[in-house]
Amino acid sequence: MPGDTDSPHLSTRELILHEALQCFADTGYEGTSLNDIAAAVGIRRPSLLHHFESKEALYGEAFERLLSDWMERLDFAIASEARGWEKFEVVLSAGFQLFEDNPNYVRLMRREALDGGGHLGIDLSAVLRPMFDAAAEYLERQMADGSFRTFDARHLLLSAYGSILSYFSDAPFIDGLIDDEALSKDSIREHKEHVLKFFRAALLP
Amino acid sequence: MPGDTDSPHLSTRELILHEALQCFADTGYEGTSLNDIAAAVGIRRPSLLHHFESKEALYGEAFERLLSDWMERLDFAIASEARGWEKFEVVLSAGFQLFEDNPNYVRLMRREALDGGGHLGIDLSAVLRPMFDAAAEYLERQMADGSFRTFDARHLLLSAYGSILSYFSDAPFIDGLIDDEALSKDSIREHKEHVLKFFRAALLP
DNA sequence: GTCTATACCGCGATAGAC
DNA sequence: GTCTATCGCGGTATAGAC
Repeated sequence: MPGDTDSPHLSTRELILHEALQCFADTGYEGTSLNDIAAAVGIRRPSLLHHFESKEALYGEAFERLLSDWMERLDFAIASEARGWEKFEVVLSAGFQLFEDNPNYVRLMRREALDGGGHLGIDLSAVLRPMFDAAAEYLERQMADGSFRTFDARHLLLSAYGSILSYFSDAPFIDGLIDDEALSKDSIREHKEHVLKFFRAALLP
Repeated sequence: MPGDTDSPHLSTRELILHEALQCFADTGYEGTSLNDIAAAVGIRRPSLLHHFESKEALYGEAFERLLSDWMERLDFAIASEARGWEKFEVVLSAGFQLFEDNPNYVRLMRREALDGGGHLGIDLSAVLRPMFDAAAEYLERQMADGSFRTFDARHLLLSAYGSILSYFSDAPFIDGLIDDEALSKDSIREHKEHVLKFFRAALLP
């Protein structure tokens, strides 16, 4: 009798993945014990290991899910028919929406970047590099034809990456700096509008 | 016979603090064992615990040192006699210099922000808030008198915080995105010049 | 101040009953 | 598929010799 007190008919495996993402994002790989995850699901540690071979395997699968969600949504935004500044806006907005919907993704990603990819079998940079290159080339085209002011496209992307991800990943810290909850709908909208306005002012001649 | 194979005459206590900063930055609080730190110093774990009451106490002291270094250097930059854009440049440059000199600081700070201050007795946001407020008010004055374009000063500061810190904290990940080592002198200079140029383009009318 | 030895706990993982 | 019981390891911390 699986304890389905939760949303209608998610498999135990699915529940485990969901809680694992939460725990790993909250306290990191080393800071999370299989007991924590099992308790959140409502089962015991050995039952959890019936569904996943090891802690590392569970972490890997949770991260894979994050990555595929991520790339799917960014691919969709990148395929948008918008052009010039509007396209930039569409992609940034998609990023904000993705992170607003899944703040845990951001924190997990950040921890992985900090740890240097040690827990993962895959090379995160290598997976994301094609999108990074495509974005840089897009920016460089806009700069070359005079639609955007000229900057170092790759460092510009790294700045945008930092501005957006930090806001979500460091939310508990930022809560104490502004007089509002960083992850409230209003605060997120404010930060998004600021970033868009700021990039627009810098990029558009 | 204290094993002073290292720089001339640092006390064992000092050596421990130094290595602790390195380890905590590399692998986080949970990911670091007292054995790791003791081994790096060249002593055994019980000897380490002779100098510090507990792991938490050691972490707290390492972090306190980070904070005081940090605030001392930023205070100095903030006291600069430069005005307007030049002052902004001086403060940002001081930040870059501080992080270039101590990349471990950034990673420790990031981890602490991610973990929500759990391991620390102090409230990090509360400590930094006065400087944050002062910076925001400075920006607002520049905007009010027309020296800077108008933006949300607090979100602007959060963006700058993210752009700069992320570059250092996620260096291993960024290494894989650009064709250079992120923490090389040249790459850091490039990123700094980009950030300054970008902020200048957005802020100056 | 540093060491060896040890107490004690929580971890990931496995075996086997139900 | 879930459980109890258990193993082996590594963690923090302490006691006591040198």
